[in-house]
Amino acid sequence: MKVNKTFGEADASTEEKIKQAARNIFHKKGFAATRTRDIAEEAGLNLALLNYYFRSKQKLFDLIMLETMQHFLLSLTDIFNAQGTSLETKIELLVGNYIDLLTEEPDIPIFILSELRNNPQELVAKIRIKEILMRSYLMKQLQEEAAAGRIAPIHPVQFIMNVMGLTVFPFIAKPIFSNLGNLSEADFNQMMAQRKALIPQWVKAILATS
Amino acid sequence: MKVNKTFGEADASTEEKIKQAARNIFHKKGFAATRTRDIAEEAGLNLALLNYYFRSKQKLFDLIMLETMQHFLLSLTDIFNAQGTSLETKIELLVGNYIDLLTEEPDIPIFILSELRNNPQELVAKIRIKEILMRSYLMKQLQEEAAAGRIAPIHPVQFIMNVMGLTVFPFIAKPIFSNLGNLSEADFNQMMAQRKALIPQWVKAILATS
DNA sequence: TTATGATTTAATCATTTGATTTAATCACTT
DNA sequence: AAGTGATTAAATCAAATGATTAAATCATAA
Repeated sequence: MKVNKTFGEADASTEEKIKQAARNIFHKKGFAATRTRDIAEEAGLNLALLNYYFRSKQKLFDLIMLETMQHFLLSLTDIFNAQGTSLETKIELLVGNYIDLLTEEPDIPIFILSELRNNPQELVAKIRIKEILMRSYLMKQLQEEAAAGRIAPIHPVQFIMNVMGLTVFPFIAKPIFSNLGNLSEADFNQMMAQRKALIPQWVKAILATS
Repeated sequence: MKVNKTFGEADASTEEKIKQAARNIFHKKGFAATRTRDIAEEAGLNLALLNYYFRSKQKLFDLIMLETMQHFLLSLTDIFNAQGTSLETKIELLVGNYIDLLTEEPDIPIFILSELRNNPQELVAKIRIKEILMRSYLMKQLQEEAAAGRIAPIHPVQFIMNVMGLTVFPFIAKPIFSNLGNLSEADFNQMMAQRKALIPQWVKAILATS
């Protein structure tokens, strides 16, 4: 009944196998549509063991959700607060990083955002996204560039909406766009790769708008 | 056992009450997380009656989903195919219409897109979105403007990704952005109202990118 | 080998939930 | 008032599903 795993000794991979399976299925189908039996099967092990390790579906889900959100925000933190890079460079890094990440794991955004509607405030608050983003060095740069007249003044939230919308939305609506353009998986990914160069130019053009 | 409703006579509003309740809850929680008992309660009537009218949860859901997608695409069709309006005007109308619609019903995009991952192809094909969008007059205008050198050439799908991303994504990630900017419901809506004017300018700037 | 913890197997519970049934009741028309 | 269809109430089914249990088996270290 005790869950004292002996890390590094007997088996650290069972817990990890469960988590990977849970991540896969939760990401694809969401909490409500996921059955613990499916997770156990995907992990290639027993349903009893899953509950032995994680107590309940909800606890396992909470863990996966937290890790996923942190994973998704990790790249942000460093880029946003780098002091040696220009605004332009930050945008390039940001877009490039996210498109790389989402090409690998395209289900993350829709997973996070669709689960978010259940407990909107709680989860958003937990990851302290406001502190990370709004007080970042990038926000300061945005103000400075506007004050210096090098870009048009823009509300920080409007700016983030634009960058994230241009970058993330294609992955969220991937089945629609794939159908629209008769795109294979490879076609879609190639188009996203092109956006890595295009979006920074577009954002630059947006920021130049008088 | 027969479902012969006498439209316009006895009561056409019961079926409609069920559909409205179903729409509300399905939109908010998705198929898997919605219980038919909740729909019945929200509609203020009996669970038995719900099944009497719509046979099953799945059939009711399919109906709501179809109507929702049509509702969401309805505005598109006319705007995209108008022959008397410029590309610029079409973008203004498109963005304005969608922001108005989504301000009223902000749950629609995440609802459609999160359910879409279950049967991606089937549903997308059913609404014939490819025909509506890709063969529209707007697409033709996009080509012509590019050929005439008045805008930079752009892949039609990239263009739609941009317009939709800028317009729809803020509603999908509404809880995050609201938290980011300490936005009340009214604040958020006001910011979206501002985007009605801003996005067309931004898209114009994007299309001017060399 | 033996002891110990990890894992499996199989059975079982309890609850939820979609769906159905039957009899009663209501609203409205004739 | 009688009749008709719509609606309710309450009970119930059956299946799915999260969770637990107990005994057997496996793997590994001492």
